[in-house]
Amino acid sequence: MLAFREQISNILSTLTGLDAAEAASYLEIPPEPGMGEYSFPCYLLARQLRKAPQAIASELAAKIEPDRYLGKAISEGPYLNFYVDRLHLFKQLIPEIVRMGTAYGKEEKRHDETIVVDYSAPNIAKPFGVGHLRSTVIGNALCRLYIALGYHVMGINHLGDWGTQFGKLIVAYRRWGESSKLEKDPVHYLYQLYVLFHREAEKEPDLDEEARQWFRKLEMNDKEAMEIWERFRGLSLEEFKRIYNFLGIKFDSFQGESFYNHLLEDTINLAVGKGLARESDGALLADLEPHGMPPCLLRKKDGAALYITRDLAAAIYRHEQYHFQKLVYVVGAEQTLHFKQLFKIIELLGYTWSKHCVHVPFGLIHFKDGRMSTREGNVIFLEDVLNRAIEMAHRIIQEKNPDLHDKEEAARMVGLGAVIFGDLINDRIKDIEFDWDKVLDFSGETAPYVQYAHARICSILRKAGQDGNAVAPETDDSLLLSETGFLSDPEEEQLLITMARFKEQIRRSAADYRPSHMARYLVDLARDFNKFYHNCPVLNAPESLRKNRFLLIEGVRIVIKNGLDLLGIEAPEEM
RNA sequence: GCGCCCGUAGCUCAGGGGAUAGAGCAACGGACUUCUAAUCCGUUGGCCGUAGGUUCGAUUCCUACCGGGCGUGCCA
Repeated sequence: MLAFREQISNILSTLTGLDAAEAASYLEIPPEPGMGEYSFPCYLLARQLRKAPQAIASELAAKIEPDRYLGKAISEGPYLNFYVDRLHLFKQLIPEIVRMGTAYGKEEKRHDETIVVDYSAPNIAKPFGVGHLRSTVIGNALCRLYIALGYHVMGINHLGDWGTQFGKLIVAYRRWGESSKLEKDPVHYLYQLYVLFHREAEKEPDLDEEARQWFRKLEMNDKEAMEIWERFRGLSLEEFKRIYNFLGIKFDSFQGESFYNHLLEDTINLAVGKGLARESDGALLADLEPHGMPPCLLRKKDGAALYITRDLAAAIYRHEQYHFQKLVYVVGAEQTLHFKQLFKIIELLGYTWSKHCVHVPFGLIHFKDGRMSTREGNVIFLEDVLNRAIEMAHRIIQEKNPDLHDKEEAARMVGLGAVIFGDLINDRIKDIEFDWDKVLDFSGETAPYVQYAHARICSILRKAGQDGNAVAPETDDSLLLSETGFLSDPEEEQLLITMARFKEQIRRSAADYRPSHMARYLVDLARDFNKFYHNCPVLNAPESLRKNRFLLIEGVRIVIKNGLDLLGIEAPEEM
């Protein structure tokens, strides 16, 4: 379909004198299925040609010769609508999909350009709450999309493994901690200590000062402080890795905030050397007011570096290491100003690659009655959400498909898929209200809906393989030659057209940093399949139709599977 | 106060400056002796926050206002 789009652009270019790329940018997808696959609005040329758009449309239509790929181009009012030749599309697309299989959608040639994606970044020693899900799944999806587009990707987990919270934890642990409890369930236990600390600090304000001192000791490489910190970090990281593993997410690097400690001094000196920083009240600050932003602190008056200093050091380090084409930060929208400041400072330091840095923001997850707060102990653990979703999936399978041999495996894929998909389907910038009923609802625009379509296709293909009269598509190359009775129903046509838009959706999702496009697309494709399923029998179809329908749904199966894979979701063959 | 983001059906949300603004959920009615009913079909449901502006054309872009969220020098 991308080739079709290109062909149309070229035709329009020769006919109108527009640049092909410009013509392509004007192409749109008509609102209704029966109106062609691409549309060119002729208003654009009306002024220049001093003619009514309707007239332009019909004149252009008359000049266009249909060919193998382009079925027809006809004017409909002020629009020039292009219809792809169904048979040609089918013959060209389906073999490609079936041949490529799981690789379909991936760019065949890879390029050397690297994209660094900074995502997830949970705070060590704090629980992995649902709030951390967003960065994790959006970042993971972006990584997968970039890989599909042929980029070399570095997924970095910029762990929150340094900062004043460790001072607090050390104080809490030294006062109230028990080693055995820590070993048993480190993340939950550290979380309890963290909440306890804040509760006690309300009554005893000296605790905060004590925490600051312990953090200072940590910064001075104090032996005891370092030992406790390393223990907390190691134990927590182990837990986090277990969760990532469960989610099927792999990082290329776990270099967190602490990794940049040795670079902070140089980074600050660099800023000072460039005249970017000045002293103020004992602290060091970068004055960004000339650039329309509030100033930002690079160093506290006690000498400790701040978040932005660390991010600055990290960005420079990453550029030296990876020579990235793009550096993407998948971080909450509340940090928009931080990244605007960071990128401006990078630019002011003279690094032209500052324009390759992108902040991909997303909205907050909150409760009906307020925001989640680790300090107040007001969080929902991601693992609890995942487990409950999986339990729910298991219960439904038990009820609907009691004979399924591996219910656990299917329930795992469906439950995880539902949670991930639920986060990805809407525009990331919007806040999400956490609602158990919604998380556990597996009908409508959800992963189970898409997965169900996939399982149904697998079921048909499985039965086809068992039945001597039916032929599974991958076993017979001559099938394509069957052209009689080809795509007799509108549901088949629609399914083919939607399937053909897959690659376009990959590009759009990556270009907009919005995996939601892909998620929506998969719902559309699953919906088209379900309509087809209800109207067009496959196994019991007339001989002339059956083979093409096998091929059609095999294509859909692969596209759904690969599409879900781009979102980090698995597709069970039975559910 | 200032800055950024959001505002579309009862609820949750799609909507690539263009054709009659669409889904899901909920409600109601229908379809399982037929490839898995986690499905499908139908009905009900809209001053696209308000007022201006740009444009041949604005839910979409701009401005102001209203409402909500977030941020705004020693957390991250």
